[in-house]
Amino acid sequence: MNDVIRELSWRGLINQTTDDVNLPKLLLEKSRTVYAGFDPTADSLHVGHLMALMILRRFQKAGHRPIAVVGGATGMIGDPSGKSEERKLLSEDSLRANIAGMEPQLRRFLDFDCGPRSALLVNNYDWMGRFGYLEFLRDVGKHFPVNVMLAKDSVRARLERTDAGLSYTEFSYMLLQAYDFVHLYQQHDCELQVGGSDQWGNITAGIDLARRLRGVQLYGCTCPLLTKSDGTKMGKTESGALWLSAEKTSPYQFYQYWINLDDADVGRCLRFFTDMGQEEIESLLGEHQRDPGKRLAQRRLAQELTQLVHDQEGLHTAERATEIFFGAEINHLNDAQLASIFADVPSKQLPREKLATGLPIIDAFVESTLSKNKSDARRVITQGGAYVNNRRIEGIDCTLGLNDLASESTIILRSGKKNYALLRFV
RNA sequence: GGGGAGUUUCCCGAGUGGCCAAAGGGGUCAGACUGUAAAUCUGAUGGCAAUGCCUUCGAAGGUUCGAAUCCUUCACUCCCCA
Repeated sequence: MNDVIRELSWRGLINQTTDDVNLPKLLLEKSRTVYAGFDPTADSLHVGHLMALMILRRFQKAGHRPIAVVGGATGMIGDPSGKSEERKLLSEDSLRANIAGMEPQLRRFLDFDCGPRSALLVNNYDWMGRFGYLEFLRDVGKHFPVNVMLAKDSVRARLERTDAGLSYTEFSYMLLQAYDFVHLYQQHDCELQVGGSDQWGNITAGIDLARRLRGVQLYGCTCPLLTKSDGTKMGKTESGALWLSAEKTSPYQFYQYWINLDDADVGRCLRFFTDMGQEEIESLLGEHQRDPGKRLAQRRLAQELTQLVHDQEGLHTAERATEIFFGAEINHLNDAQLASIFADVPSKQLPREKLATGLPIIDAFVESTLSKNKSDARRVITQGGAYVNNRRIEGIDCTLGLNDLASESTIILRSGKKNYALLRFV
């Protein structure tokens, strides 16, 4: 049994535990069961879920059994913790679709087939869905003193606001999550719940309920919230969240997010999100310090995480794309390779004759929508910001022909440093 | 209801008869620098068959060789007095 608490703590993954003395002992004694909840608010997990996922993963590696709970029931209610206003309710259909999207992603982080420590994936709708209202009030609600509930941070914060209310529905949320813990204890002997620091109130509610209902002592452990050194939320891009699904955030974009991470955040992220050991991380950071321009730490972080989330193949695609986006001329590629590398890039189909008869470079830029009109295209080209297959264009009179194709049917246009577009000739 | 101020290009804002496709700033785009950051510097920024032509200064008419600029009407915005 590895000392998982010690590992989590040097990695900075522990914000607080409900019992700093007994919890580590318990976890060293024998294999225990631990759970974390995931709200199905979208059809994919995002970077915000990574912390909890990695914690479960480390528990499993240390010899414990992780349970991932998707909140099919709780998701219907909406957790008020950390939310400044009442949440919109999700329909049952979209919840189902969301859960279906999250499942395969969870499987990437946890091992579901390794004997007694195999991870479990459960949906709390399976036990909450059938619960009758009266039954719930009598069996569960009875054990919640309202004054205690009112004292919870998540509730108080909302009540103090004058511009946002808190509905009875959301107020009841913590009862559901508390009951989850009790249920998992009964069914799976689960004794520990982990979550973000904003989950403290919900976790302790579950522990209290278990004591009252079953007379047992359960445990909780929270991790810090994931923020960047500049105070902004980690995993937020201009275009929204950084998703774990390749459809919502391409492996390239995912990889690039980590490559571009601030020096100040990279050490923490290496500890949080990679399986690298303490010494290895220290020496990598030392090396990074000597030549920060090389971005050694960011590069390693991006590699580790992209591989974990998108597999070896996704990492390859991302790295190849990076090479091309920041590198040399493009040629000798085939359509399939280009399609995966330039998955995020707008493309346009044109008849092949256009190219065969010679396509003026200005028209090509307008067609690709890189330039909104011919004057714009002319401007970019004369200023030296226009590239075909990453080769700079000299002169506005240039004409594209069949031998400018980078692959069977595609020409890659670029305006400036990072605006790409594809023209496909079919 | 009476009086006053205003409406300019992506945004703010200058422009009171020709030198106005319209100052300046912001934004945006491009270039240089750089660590794929920030900052900085430089250039560009209505359209086109481009040393020219066409369209644009709230809308429509008018005066004039010539109008963002002067006149008339209309629309909208703001301020003051009732």
